[in-house]
Order: sequence, then C-alpha cells, then structure tokens
Amino acid sequence: MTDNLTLEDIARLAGVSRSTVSRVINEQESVSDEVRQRVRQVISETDFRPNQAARTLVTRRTYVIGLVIPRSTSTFFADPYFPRLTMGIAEACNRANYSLSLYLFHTEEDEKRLFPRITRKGLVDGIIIQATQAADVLFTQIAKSDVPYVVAGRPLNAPNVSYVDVDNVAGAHNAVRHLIRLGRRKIAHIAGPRDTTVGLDRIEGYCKALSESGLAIDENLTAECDFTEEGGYYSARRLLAQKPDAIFVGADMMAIGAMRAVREAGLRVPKDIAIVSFDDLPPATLSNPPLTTVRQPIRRLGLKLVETLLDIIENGPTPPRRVIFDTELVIRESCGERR
Amino acid sequence: MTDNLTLEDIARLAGVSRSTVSRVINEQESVSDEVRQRVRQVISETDFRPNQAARTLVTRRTYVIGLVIPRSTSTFFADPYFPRLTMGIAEACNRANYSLSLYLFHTEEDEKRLFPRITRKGLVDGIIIQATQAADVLFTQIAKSDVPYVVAGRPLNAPNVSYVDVDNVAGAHNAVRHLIRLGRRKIAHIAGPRDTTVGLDRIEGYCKALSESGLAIDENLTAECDFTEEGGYYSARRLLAQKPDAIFVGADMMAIGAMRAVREAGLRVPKDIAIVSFDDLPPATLSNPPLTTVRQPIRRLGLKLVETLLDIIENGPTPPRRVIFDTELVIRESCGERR
DNA sequence: GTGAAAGCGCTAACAG
DNA sequence: CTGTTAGCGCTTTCAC
Repeated sequence: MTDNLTLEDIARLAGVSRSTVSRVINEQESVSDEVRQRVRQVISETDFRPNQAARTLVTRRTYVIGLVIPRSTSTFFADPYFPRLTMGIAEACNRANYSLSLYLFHTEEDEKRLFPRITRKGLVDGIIIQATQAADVLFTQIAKSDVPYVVAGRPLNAPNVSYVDVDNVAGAHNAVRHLIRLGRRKIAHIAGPRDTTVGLDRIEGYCKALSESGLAIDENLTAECDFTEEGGYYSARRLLAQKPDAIFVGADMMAIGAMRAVREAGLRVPKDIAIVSFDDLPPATLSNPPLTTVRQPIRRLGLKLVETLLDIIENGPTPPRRVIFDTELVIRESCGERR
Repeated sequence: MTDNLTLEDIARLAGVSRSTVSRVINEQESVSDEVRQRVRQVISETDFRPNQAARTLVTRRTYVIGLVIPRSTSTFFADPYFPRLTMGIAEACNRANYSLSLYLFHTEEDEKRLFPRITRKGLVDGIIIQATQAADVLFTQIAKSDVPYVVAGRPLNAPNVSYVDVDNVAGAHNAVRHLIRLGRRKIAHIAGPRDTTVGLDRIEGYCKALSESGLAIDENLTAECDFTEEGGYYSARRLLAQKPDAIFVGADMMAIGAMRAVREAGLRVPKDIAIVSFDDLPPATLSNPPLTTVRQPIRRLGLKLVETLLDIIENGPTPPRRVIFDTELVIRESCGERR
C-alpha cells in the first residue's frame, strides 16, 4: 500500500477541485450534498488521510501537546504517581483529539539539549510541565518562547504561571489532625524535599495541625528525603530514635519504607506507631497493614491540566489559571483506633 | 517574545541567502567558516528555531515515534511494567533525538477513532505497538498503511512482523525447574491470559519443566487470569484447594495477590507454599517475603525496540527483525531452601 | 457552491 | 562556496 495520495489526487478522482475536497474533509457547510457524498466515497475507497505536516504548516496547529517530566522526577516513574497522572492526561488528549508527546528527561544534559527543540514552532501546541526544582530553569526558557504551558503542581519560584495542584496544606493538616484526634501526641513527619512546594506545603499542614492542638514543633521530629521507599526507610530509622507514637509520611512509597523500618525495630503499626501517608496509590492498599492516606484525585488532575492548557492555547496565558483540588483522607488500618 | 522568524529573516540579518542558513542549520560542510559563524551568531541572538512542520513537509521525516498501548493493557499502567518500558523507550528516543508520542487507548472506541489518525502521513515516522489480544485488529490496520512498526512482545497471529520479546518459555522453564530442584512436587501455575503469547509461553515453559522431571501436568493446577493483584488473589484461592506445595505465578503483581491469599488461608510462604514469579519489578523486592522472580531486562527491551524501529524506518520492513532477550532468575526468599 | 491561485517555512536540486 | 528556484501538501482568500 504505497499510497502517496494528495488532495489533488482525490480531487481528480472525484471530479472536483482540491479546495472542495479540503472543505469536505474539514466539514465545512458550503458544499453541496451530492458533491460531499462523492468526495467522501473516494476518500474512503482510497483510505486517504491528509498529511498532517502540510496542514500544520498552514494552520499553525499541530494538535500535539507535550508532557515534560524533568530529570529529578524521571526516577519517580518508579512511583505509581506519574503513570497515573499520565493516564489522566492521555485520556483527556484522546477525547480532545490531541496527540500526547512524552518528554521524559533523565539527565540535565537531556534537558539542555532537548528542551529547546520542544519549544520550536510546529512541534507542539502547548506543554504540560511537572513542577520540580529542576524545572525552574525550564520555566525561564519556556516563558521566553511563546509556547503556551501549564504546570502540574505549584511551582516554587514562578509567579504568574498557570498551574493545577491539590491542596497539600489542607491534606496534610487533615491527616495530622486525624492522628491527634486518635490520641497520638508525638507525631513525626517524613517530608518530601524542601525545594519543592509539595514537600513544603505538607510540612506546613503538619505544623499547622500541631500548633492548633498546642503540640510543640520539634525540628528533630521532621526528616526530609526524596520520595522513594528507601528514603522513607532510612528517615524512619532516624526518627525512631526520638520514640514518636505516630508518623505522618509525605507519600505512600515512603510510608512503605517507613513501615519496613518500624517492623525491623520490633515495633508494630499501628499499635506502637500510627502511620498516615499521602497519595492513595496501589501500594497503600497492598501494604500490610493497609495505609490510611490522603487521596489525591490524580486522574482529575490530569484531565484538568489538559483542559487548562487547551484553554490557554485558545485564549492566551493571561490571566494565569489556578486550580486547586481538594483531597480526601482515606482511613484504613495503619492509623489504628482511638486510644 | 512573539517571534515568527523564518529562515528568510535570519538570512537577511546575516546578509546571506536562505539556503545558506539552511545549510548552517543542517550542519552541512559546504559553508565557509566565516559565513557559518555569522549565521550562527544571528541564530543564537534571535533564538531562532526552524519550524518543524515545514521541515517535515519536505523531508518526510517527523522525528517522532509513536508508542501504542492498546486498551486491554492500558489498565496495566497500574502495573509498573509499562512505565518501565516507557522509560526505556523514552531514553532511547532522547538519545536519537526523536520525540515520543504516547497513544494510550482506554476503550475500543478510542482505538477505532484514533488509530487511523496515527497512521496518517506527517505525524509519526514509525510505531511501537504493544502486543495484546486487542492489538490484533490494529496489526491489520497498520500493515495496510505503510507506516513502519515494531511490536513489543511476540504477537499471536501475525506472521512476518518484527518484534522484540523476552524468552518467556525459557524464563518460566527455569523458574519451575528451580522449584523442582528445591524439592517441590505439586507445583501450581497462575497464568496470564491464554490469548496472549506471554500467557501461553509461560505455560509452555511451566509444562516443559514438569514433563522433564516426570511430574504430571494437572489442568486443575493451572489458573488463568489477567495480570492484576486481584486476579492473583482469586486464582490462588481457587488453587489452594488442590493443596499445592508451590506456585509459579506469571507476574509479580499477581504474586503479591497470591501471597495475600496464602496468608489468609493461614499458610506460610515459603514454608508451606513456595512462590516464584515473573518480572522483577519493585513490588517483588518490597513484598514480604521478597519474591524470587524471573527478571526481564525491561529497559533494554525499550532501547532495542527503538533501535529496531529506527532500523526499519531506515532500511525497510523486510526481512522481519526478531530479537529475544534472555531472562535471569533472581533468587530471594519466597521460594525457600532445599527441602 | 465551486475553482484558481497564493503561500505557510522549509529543503534540495541546479547553476554559477 | 553561495544564491536562485521549485516544490512538499495543505488551507484560505478571492473570484465567479
């Protein structure tokens, strides 16, 4: 099937002009039913599909959106969060008839070399970019080009950008309040990196809940690490020295690690140490005991990200759009009962 | 930064012709150093990047490859397998300066509507498509278009296609032999779907190992299910009635489910039931006890898939390329010691 | 309602 | 070594 058909060919076969075929393909009104039928017939017989590049060249629309995952999170593909988010984004793209280009950076060199390519014309109509520390450089670059973009998660040092995020402060606040309500008093926190808003916001919610209840905020009760299982494990080991009766962990994967450390220390969850975490991804259900955790509406996040980006593509970047989703505390067994 | 610069503009600014600028951009030799410098200067000052669509229109190259995940596997994004594979593919794309378009189908309707769009000209240079039952229809379609493609995993009913797969028969064979060597005699199997080669091949390896050792193949000792944790759980529950002393599970996620069932039945892994599974993904390490499992070189699979596709794009689809990777049995605790 | 013609921004002969 | 010219396949005025 070596078909290199063009509009011209279809036009000839249907006995009309190229313009008419174009009109039929683009579903314009001003074509007589009879001609439209004939053209459609030829198109389906020949299995003709217009060349996308040619179309893009004149319309300035690629119908592609790019999803950029900066390097520090690319290892996070080990975390189920990003695949989930990607699914949501892909679903929205499918619906809107957009293609989704995935730019998964592994190294800083990747970013330096590849990112400028992405922002060239005729490649993507807009970009969804994951907020991370490494992303900050990219923000500057992307802002200089005039490619529309939206950030997944609140960026740290980027005013006036559009983003979609969850209310991490409220989620963390709620989680810790739950522990307090259950009678826990010495609550530790395994936090995400302090150079991300995710890390920072959850710390803020944690502190807020403590303060409200008149509990002291002890620096030694907070450990900072990346979002991995390993990180959670080692952080918990360190924190255990302080003999906390509960840990609020900033992500499910870290909570799995933390529980491993607790188990190894001969302590029991939730009896000796109650645990509440953040995300509600599959590992939360499968762990033993299952995790009480703050659920993020990841799929909706993905859908909204695309919706927002398309809005920006259509109507320009100002004013910045900001969408914050609520979270929901899912109570399972790792937090135990009221004491 | 509303730049709508074209080659022509750069040419004017540098005092040369459009062709010369094009030559500089495409790194052709035949340009004097002096001119090259001046042009480069202007390009960097203006931050000019050539329009990709225009380029594609004439070169017939998009430098985009598509990754198609048919519907039945799209839920598998819950499984860490696909994210991992995607990472490998993305890494290879980055290296080769290709963009990666992700087509994640959720429904049959997605496939019907979207797939024809993908195979149009000027959108992608080639496609990597995941082998599944649902993919069979797509194979027919893609074969009709002349878009180069390669299959991830061996497809069931598609002769003459190029694919990259692991040796599932040998991997399963090896896994089951290990159980036999450890003294297990009544070995059950939780298999993947029989309408996929993954499911079928692993069953074949399982049976082969049994036969070789003179063990009877009992149909009641094999349960078939999808690749989910839930599936593994319910299959194990059923199989437990037969009182096996070992289970070879066709995927880590199913093994996690199977272990849950075993635990609930008051049995212990590996003492009462030894378990060996397939994949070696993070859940295998994190489970309790950690899983003995057949490691797949997923990242290499991804890299090879891209390499093969680029080869096909360059040199045509014939002869079909077939690459089979070896697997490796990773021994942890779920299989226990020799009895 | 339909066709002719111009042009999107680039590459690639072909001259010189 | 460099410039001129002719398209790539489509959309989009502008006539009729």
